[in-house]
Amino acid sequence: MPEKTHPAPLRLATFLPFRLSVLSNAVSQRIAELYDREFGLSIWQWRVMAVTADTPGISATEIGQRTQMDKVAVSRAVAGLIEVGYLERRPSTDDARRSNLVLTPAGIGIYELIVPLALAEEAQLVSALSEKEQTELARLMGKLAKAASPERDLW
Amino acid sequence: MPEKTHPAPLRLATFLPFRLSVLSNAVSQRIAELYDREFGLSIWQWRVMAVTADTPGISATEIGQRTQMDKVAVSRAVAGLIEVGYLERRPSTDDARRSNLVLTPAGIGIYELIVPLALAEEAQLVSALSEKEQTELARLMGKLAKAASPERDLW
DNA sequence: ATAAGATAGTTTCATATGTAACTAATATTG
DNA sequence: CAATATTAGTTACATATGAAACTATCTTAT
Repeated sequence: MPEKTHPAPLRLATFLPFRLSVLSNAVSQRIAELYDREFGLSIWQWRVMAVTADTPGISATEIGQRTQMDKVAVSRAVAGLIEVGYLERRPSTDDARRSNLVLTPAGIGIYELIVPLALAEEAQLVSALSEKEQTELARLMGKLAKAASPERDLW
Repeated sequence: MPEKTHPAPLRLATFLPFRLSVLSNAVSQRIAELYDREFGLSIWQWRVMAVTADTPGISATEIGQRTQMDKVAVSRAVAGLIEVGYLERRPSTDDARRSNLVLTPAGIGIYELIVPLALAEEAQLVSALSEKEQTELARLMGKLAKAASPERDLW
């Protein structure tokens, strides 16, 4: 009598895309709540501030590349940040379509307030891992990123 | 003359929450497209099918716990799956509030079609890593998950 | 046995998000 | 130096999502 055929098993709990998604959401939610509660910022706005602090005068398109946000999301985040006075749009002299974006003094102030909190949050998270494990995790994630999206550099 | 003070640096590209988010999105998007394109299913619907296949007769609440979906998302995914005939709702005899959910034969058929594709997708992704690295990654992610969300078990 | 509270699940409503269409400006081609 | 194609960024529209309110049922405590 032939055995009943077993379909390939797939346990969600061991399926990498699922695990990644759940882990990422858990982490994101923690810090999103921090940004929002303390500063009224969305994750997207925070990302825009971070790259603008890093590269003053950056364009919306470049922000999109660095943050993996699409241009509509960038446009909205930028508009919101200008609205609350953390970001300033300066017309570009050599290309009238783009603007050079810079943090205002208020924006810099908030940014410098957030950075240590964000780093502390990250530190607490990774404190569960040894130095060596942290390095290894970063390396493995890099490999995965390349495998998942070979076309464009994720980081 | 005092040095100019340097604010703590925060490069998005090395900030774990950001990296996790980008990686997870890249991975999810690949498979979401597969489910949708080939079978017209959302990720949420797929997750519901996966746990229902694993545990026939499961309730919506249990699905939520296993998939980390909130009850509204579960409700909608279930409704959609019933609509296309992949899922069946059976009234529970002992508790009239809940239903026992089971895949229909059509649902099982689709499920068994998807599983090997999903596993192949995962396999391709992790093929960038050695066996040892895969195990290590799973272990490190487990630690992170616990650190990020100590209250409830993520997996 | 009954009132108060808890639970399962759905619906409603307000907001977030992505796609496509659009405007304005620059670059390219003949 | 037009005509055409590209690019930067915004707006409009349609869909997705989450929080809160709601219905129905079950549990608990008196």
